[in-house]
Amino acid sequence: MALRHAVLAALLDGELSGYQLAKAFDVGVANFWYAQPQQLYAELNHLERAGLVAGREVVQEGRPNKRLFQVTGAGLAELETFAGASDKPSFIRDDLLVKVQSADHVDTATLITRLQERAAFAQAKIDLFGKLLRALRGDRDEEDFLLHGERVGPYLTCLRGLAYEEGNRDWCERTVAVLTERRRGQRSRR
Amino acid sequence: MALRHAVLAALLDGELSGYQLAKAFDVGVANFWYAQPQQLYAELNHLERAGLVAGREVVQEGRPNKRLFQVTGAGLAELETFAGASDKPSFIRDDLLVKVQSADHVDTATLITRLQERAAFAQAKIDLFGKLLRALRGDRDEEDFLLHGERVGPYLTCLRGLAYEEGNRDWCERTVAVLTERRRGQRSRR
DNA sequence: AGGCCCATGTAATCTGTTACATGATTCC
DNA sequence: GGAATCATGTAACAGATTACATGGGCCT
Repeated sequence: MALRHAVLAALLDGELSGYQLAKAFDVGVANFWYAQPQQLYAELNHLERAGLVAGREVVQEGRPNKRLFQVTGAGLAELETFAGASDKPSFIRDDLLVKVQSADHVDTATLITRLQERAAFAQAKIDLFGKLLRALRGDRDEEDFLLHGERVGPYLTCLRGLAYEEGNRDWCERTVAVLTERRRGQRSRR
Repeated sequence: MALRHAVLAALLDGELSGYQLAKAFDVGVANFWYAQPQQLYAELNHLERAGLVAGREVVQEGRPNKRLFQVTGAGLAELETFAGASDKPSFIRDDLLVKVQSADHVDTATLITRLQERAAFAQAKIDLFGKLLRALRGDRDEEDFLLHGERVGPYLTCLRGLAYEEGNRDWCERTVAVLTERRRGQRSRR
């Protein structure tokens, strides 16, 4: 039931349409939650019926009309309650780690390819998050922004996303190095 | 459909019962996947029917009988195929990050409590993973074990789990420091 | 006496994914 | 002419969580 709260948290920065939310969940917001457009459209209608967000139709020319949503007072109260509840620990569920777990029983050449793909993906996100952080803090430096900026929530979650992807990249590179070295060892021993 | 592969990967280290698997998925294995006992019992039966694992009943005295499962040749082949497929990127879905995202609209005192709880949880896992890694590598040092040990898959995934929890702990502590400092600033300005 | 460990499941429900559907506008 | 963007959904299916069920042994 945390998707509803993720949507509310994402709408704190201003009105968004379902479409815009979906875009946000693909970049910045993906730091703390991930969801597909279909889920978001459904959840927005759900939240509206529950009175936690309010939608208003915006008529557009030359493109489809859209509905912009903002968090209501009840929505804010709901977030407050949510923040008070103890949270379930977040667990890793990652295809790539399953593959590395079986590294000793599976062809390592293909594994190395997967790891390099993931490292490249992680690096792309690192670059993106770096840009996002710079945009959020403007011309201040990080320390100053964290202590005196008005909206630090998104900055703090983006920092976690950045560290997470740096961890991914470093681990992938280390693992590639280990598996490559082991292959060399095996070849020379034959 | 990756739970099946996670179970296969977990069984590579030897025969396990559903109950033992569930324990493993709560500690070490939780580095690469997480699942509840109910899911595991169901998946084991499923895998057995598909011929990817073979179970044998072990009669016990003084406690219920159990069924031990091991990976079959077909199971190994399935893992090999899985390793070859490209994997979907793993996304973060974390209650705590949702809460921090709304930090500017929510009571930060309770948030700080949540962050401290999470930091303590992360530290406990760090300690556990440290022990696990030492047990896996025996009296060798890490570099030596990674290059010449026989089974490095579990070691490598445990390293990722360790780094992940260190990242959690460090970020939680940093975030607590920032939020605490901001509260001090707000008080003195009133 | 109460609670935890071993050991395995079923059933109902909730969440999330995949496939399908529509249709105008803008960019290459 | 074809692809991408804007904009919103429905329907079917797969995966995960929660609640419930059973029962002996061991520890305090």
